[in-house]
Amino acid sequence: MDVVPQVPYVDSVDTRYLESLLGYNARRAALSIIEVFLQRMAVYDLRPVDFSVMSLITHNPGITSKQLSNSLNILAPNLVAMVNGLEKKGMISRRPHPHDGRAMGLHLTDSGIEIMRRAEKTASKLEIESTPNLSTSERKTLLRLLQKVYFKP
Amino acid sequence: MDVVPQVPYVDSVDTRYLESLLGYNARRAALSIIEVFLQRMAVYDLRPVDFSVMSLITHNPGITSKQLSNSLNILAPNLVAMVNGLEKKGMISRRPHPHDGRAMGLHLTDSGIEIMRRAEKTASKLEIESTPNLSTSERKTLLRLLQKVYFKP
DNA sequence: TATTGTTATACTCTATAACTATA
DNA sequence: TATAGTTATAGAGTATAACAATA
Repeated sequence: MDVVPQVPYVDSVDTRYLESLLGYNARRAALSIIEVFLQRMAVYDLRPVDFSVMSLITHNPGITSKQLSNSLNILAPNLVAMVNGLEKKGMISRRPHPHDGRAMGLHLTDSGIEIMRRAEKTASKLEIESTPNLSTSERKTLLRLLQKVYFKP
Repeated sequence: MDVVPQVPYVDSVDTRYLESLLGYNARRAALSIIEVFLQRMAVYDLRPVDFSVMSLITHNPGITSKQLSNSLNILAPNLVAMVNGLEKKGMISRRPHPHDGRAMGLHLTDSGIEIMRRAEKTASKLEIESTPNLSTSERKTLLRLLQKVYFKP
């Protein structure tokens, strides 16, 4: 007969239940990719959130803080210091919005354009480096399924 | 000929580039699932991290803080308040580790067992509720691919 | 009256250094 | 000498309320 010890202890941790949960795995996977992102983007002095903001300005010249706030799920007050920082580093400039006197349009400077040209190249290479265990087809499937999770109808 | 405005502005934001990046999508998907998790687990007064800790204690009676720290990637100092809180709420108890005088083994109380029985049932139902756009087979594929991303060899 | 951008502020999360007691 | 648990503390990240200027 098996003997149950009076006070049990653990030799090797059983994580199988947590590993059956999507939320747990999604968070672990996201952190794992972001870890590589942080390392590779450090040369540009860009955190993931800075890269997201800069990338949206790159592909949407004249975008406003309000539009960034909506697109990236970042609260407006938390964007202020971020945008100020990017402006102070000479990567973006603010110009009055042509049709709305309350808003400011955000634009890349020449320096910002050059940095983002290289940073987006790094980000694309990073796709493979951060998921070396995935095949090209698995990577494509994963992207599609992740979008199905958070895209709201 | 097309006319480029002197100061461009944005009507609808183009997010296609960001949506081509795994890290961006993984983070958005994780946050989307965790949002549902927060709502459903509020009745048990458990945050995601509390649930993870409680679940590991459930399936590993006598687990130590050090083992929790390693398994969940939580730094030891940040576990102290967490474990104290769970003990104060009467969900877990600490007992001396049978083979290591420095360590304390963590165990569920009767109340903790009952709460986790219900909480894990809620967590399992939540799999489907938080990803209504996925089929059963897609959910299974997503889980497998997420694990392939963060499982280190 | 509603919205954009802003200030001030608070709360949570994460990280580091240093101590104690045991191994 | 190294490790488990702890304290204190600092820095990010995220959240709310309230205001000025403009719509």
